[in-house]
Amino acid sequence: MPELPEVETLARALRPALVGRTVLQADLRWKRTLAVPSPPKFKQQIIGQKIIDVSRRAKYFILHLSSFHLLIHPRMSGDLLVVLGGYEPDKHDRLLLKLSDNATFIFNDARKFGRVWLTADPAPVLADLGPEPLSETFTSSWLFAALRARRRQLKPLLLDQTFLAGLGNIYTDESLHRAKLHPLRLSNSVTEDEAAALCHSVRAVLEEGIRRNGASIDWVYRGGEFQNHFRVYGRTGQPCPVCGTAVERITVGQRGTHFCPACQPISPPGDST
DNA sequence: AGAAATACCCGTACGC
DNA sequence: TGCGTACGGGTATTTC
Repeated sequence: MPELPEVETLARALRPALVGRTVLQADLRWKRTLAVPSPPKFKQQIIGQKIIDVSRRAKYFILHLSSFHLLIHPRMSGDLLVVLGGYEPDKHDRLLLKLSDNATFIFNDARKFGRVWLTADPAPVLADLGPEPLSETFTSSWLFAALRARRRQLKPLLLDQTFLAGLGNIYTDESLHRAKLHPLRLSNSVTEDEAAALCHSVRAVLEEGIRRNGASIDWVYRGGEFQNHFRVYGRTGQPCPVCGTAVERITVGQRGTHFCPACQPISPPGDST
C-alpha cells in the first residue's frame, strides 16, 4: 500500500526520533527481507552506526548512517515505526533495530514483500528509477516528450517506476481522473495540453496525499485520512464527484483500475471514432 | 519494446 | 460458527 505520500509521511514523522541515535543491536527476523548483504555481514556492518539523516526516494525509505545507507522498500504491507521505551516484538516484525536511549526502530510487514538493503552506495539500487514527480525535473514539457516517445497505455506506464517514480495504483487512478484521461489512452496520443494537465494532476494528488498524511487503506498504514478524499479509487458504482456518473472498474495489466466513463472518455475530445 | 503471465505473500472478505 | 477460497497490491522475472 505505501506509495510516495505514505513513505514521505513516515520519513517526516520518524525523522526526529531517529536522527542522532546509534544502532546497538539488529534483529533480522525473516531472512528474505534482507536483499543485501548477507545476514552476518549485515549485523556486523550496522551495529555501531549512527543515524545521520532520514529521507525518501520514490517509495524507498532511507536511513543515512555513518558509513552506510539502509534502504527499505515497504512494497504492499510494510510499515515502519519507532517505539520509545520497552517493546514487545509483533508476529509480523521483520527487522528490529535497537537504538540508543532505549528506542526501537521496527520494520513490520505482514505479507513479507518488503525488502531492505544495507549498502555504502545506494546508487545502484535506485539506478533505474524515473524522475521524482515532486522535483523540478518533472515538468509538463518533460512529460509530454516522454509520453510521445512511447506507445503504452497510460495506466501501466504511470505505474512503471522507471518512467516516473512513486505512483502506485491509488494515486495513478486519482491522477488520471483529475486529468480527465482514460487509463487505456495510448501515451503517444496525448496532446500537449493533456500532458500539462496530467503533470499538474500528479503533483496535486501527491501533494494532497502528503498534506493529509497519506491514505490508510488496506489496514496497514494508519494516521492518514486521504482515503476519505478519493474521487474514483475504490468507489466502483458510486457517483463521480465531478459529474455524478457511476465510477467504473476495469482490469488493466492485472490491476484494478477505477475511472469515470464520462469525465475520462477513451477517445480524445473531438475524435468522433 | 512492450505486453502478458507468474511468483512472491497473507489478512481479509465472501460464499457455503 | 467454521471452513475453503478468491482477492489485492508492487515489483522482479520470465515468456511471448
